[in-house]
Amino acid sequence: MSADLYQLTSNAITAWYNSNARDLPWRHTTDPYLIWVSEIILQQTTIAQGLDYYNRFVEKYPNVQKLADAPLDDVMKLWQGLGYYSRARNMHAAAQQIISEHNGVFPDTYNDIIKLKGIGKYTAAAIASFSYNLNYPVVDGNVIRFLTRYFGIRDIIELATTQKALYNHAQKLIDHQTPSIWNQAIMEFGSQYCSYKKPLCQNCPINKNCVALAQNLVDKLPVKKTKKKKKNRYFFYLIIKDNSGHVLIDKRRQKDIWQELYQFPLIECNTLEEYTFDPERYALEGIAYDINPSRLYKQTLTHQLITAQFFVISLDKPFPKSLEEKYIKVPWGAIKTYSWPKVIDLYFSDLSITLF
DNA sequence: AAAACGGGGCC
DNA sequence: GGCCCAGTTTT
Repeated sequence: MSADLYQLTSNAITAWYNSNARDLPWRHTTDPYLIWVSEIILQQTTIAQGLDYYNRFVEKYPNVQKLADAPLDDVMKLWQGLGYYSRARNMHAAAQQIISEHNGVFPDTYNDIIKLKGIGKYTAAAIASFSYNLNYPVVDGNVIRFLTRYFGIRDIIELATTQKALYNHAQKLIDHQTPSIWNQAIMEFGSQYCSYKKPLCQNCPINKNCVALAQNLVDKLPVKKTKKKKKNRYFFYLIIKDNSGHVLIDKRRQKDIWQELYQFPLIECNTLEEYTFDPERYALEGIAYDINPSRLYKQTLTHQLITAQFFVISLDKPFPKSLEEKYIKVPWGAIKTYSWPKVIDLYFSDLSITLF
């Protein structure tokens, strides 16, 4: 591949971008904080899904200091429903890192930026280029799709050697352009033109140099390694209510899905049939209560298939002391202020339909 | 190098 | 039901 072709290619994409870029809020700023927020939210997330979250986030936390000062619970609540919750935890930690290690000023070099929690190679390059016009190529899903097709790369993209080749191409392309513009242009082009489904090859401004198009490989690239099977998990939630409108909740702290989100006292089983309610375990032996089970709820995660069921257990007296010590006692009316996994929030939606 | 980590949208 | 999406961290 000649240097001329890299230049020709990048010129064509930049020209296309200049008249076809979508108007997105984070394209109106070079504030590294705002760029950072948008990049984290958009990791593994479509713009359609992330846009409202971005607007709410920067409204509530307009700068590093505000985010660093916020209780983590509040940040998690704002993130509720978006998924990959480590992003929120890491952002909160990184904000405090910026306060303590950089006097509250967002770092302005790639090597300092990439040291922040939750920022890897892609996001560091994005912030460094968008905010400071530094010459670091972004290589995200869009760019990988374009590069593998355009240059006809058939190797499995996760391999280190393939990654190196992709970065080499990306670097040669960015070298001919303004990094802050180019990095957005190449991603936008990959997303709008060289899309996963139904790419617009016929109208593509650089289709005569595309290896995949010439060799009829467009729908075969990029090549990814095969994925693992989903694991089944069965969650049985106990919604234990006392005689004064309180309920017991719990925070997920273990290394598992939904860390830092709330839940009800949980019994996890390996099968649906395995579940039994043991009153002794909850010190409810000899206490009057009734149990009201919900329907089954299902939620699909990338590597897991969750089946959940809720049991409302109404007591005719206060909670036993041992339960109050083990869990968090909150008024039922306050549950919406906590952050919940999707499947529990869905259950709340059904309750509202039933009750109101 | 592989596995884990969410949720929504598309076909 | 499988794959994708402005990836990073942990194992």
